[in-house]
Amino acid sequence: MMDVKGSSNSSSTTQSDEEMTGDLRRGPWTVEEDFNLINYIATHGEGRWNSLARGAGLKRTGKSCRLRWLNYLRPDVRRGNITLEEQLMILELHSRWGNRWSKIAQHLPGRTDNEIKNYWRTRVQKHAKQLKCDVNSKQFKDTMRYLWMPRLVERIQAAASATSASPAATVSAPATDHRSVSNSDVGTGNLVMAPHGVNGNDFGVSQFTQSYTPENSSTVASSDSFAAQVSPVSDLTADYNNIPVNRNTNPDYIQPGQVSYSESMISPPGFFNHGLDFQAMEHSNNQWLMGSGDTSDNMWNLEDIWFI
DNA sequence: AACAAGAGCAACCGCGTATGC
DNA sequence: TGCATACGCGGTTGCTCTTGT
Repeated sequence: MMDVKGSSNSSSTTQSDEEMTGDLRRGPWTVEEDFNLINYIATHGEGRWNSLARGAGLKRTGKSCRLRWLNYLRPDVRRGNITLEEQLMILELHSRWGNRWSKIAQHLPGRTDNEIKNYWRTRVQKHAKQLKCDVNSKQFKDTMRYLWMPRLVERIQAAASATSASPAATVSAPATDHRSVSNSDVGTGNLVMAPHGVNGNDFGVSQFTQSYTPENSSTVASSDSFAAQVSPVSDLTADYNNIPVNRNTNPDYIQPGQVSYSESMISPPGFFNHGLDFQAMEHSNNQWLMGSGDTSDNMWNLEDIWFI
């Protein structure tokens, strides 16, 4: 990258990628820059980022423009807190694919790989740190699988139950969240997340059924069961939202949220004797167990501790 | 009220891959 | 086929905001 800061020494990323000599801007984008980029893309479309940057009169690299557009300016980018459903999805998909952020992001409409990556690094890794174990360790993965994810499911279901009283209410959704609970599914045991329906970049309906067990989670060795659990997309709901249903034929494709979780989470025999450092959990100022102020992190209560 | 530490997030960097000539 | 260019991904950095002292 031939930017202000330094040179490009990448063999493949040659100077053409970055070589826009002169006074390239770096750092935070200004409102004016954003405006120019949005206007230019609205007129000319995306792609050819270097020429786009020049055409828009931006003193930025094409790379920078692309990143700004994809991560911030795109109209379908969702801002705000990661919802419970999204947390669950991230945990599940990460256990399946690891740090394949963009792949994970494909299943969280409106979320960017950068956002998911940041979420993982700040929230999930924080918990691992509090547990004094590596985020990639079996110990922590099991903790996620047997404690965190079921807890998320419980909370999602609780939210769904709460909304059954007022079906129009959203589920754990920030103000900008377009998700809503379909009336027809409330009270059926399924929590159905309606499509986001943003710019046609939609993934259809996602469902949380009440049949999750750690054993059929993708974190288990034969994790292909995860993909096999994908339920068909509801055309009815698609019609309801008047948006085309994504008919992705990619074998890796998973409808967002289509992970089945059980409300009856029973730990495998001896699991809790495998060295989970619950003392450390309690010791870390109860942040891990009791949450740290952020309700999205508040997974545990005293009953859980005693249960454990 | 002032300062320090930590958390969260936007942006940058380097590299691998895809595409076009 | 080889090279140049463009794109996209994952890792990292550094700025800003929040919280604690």
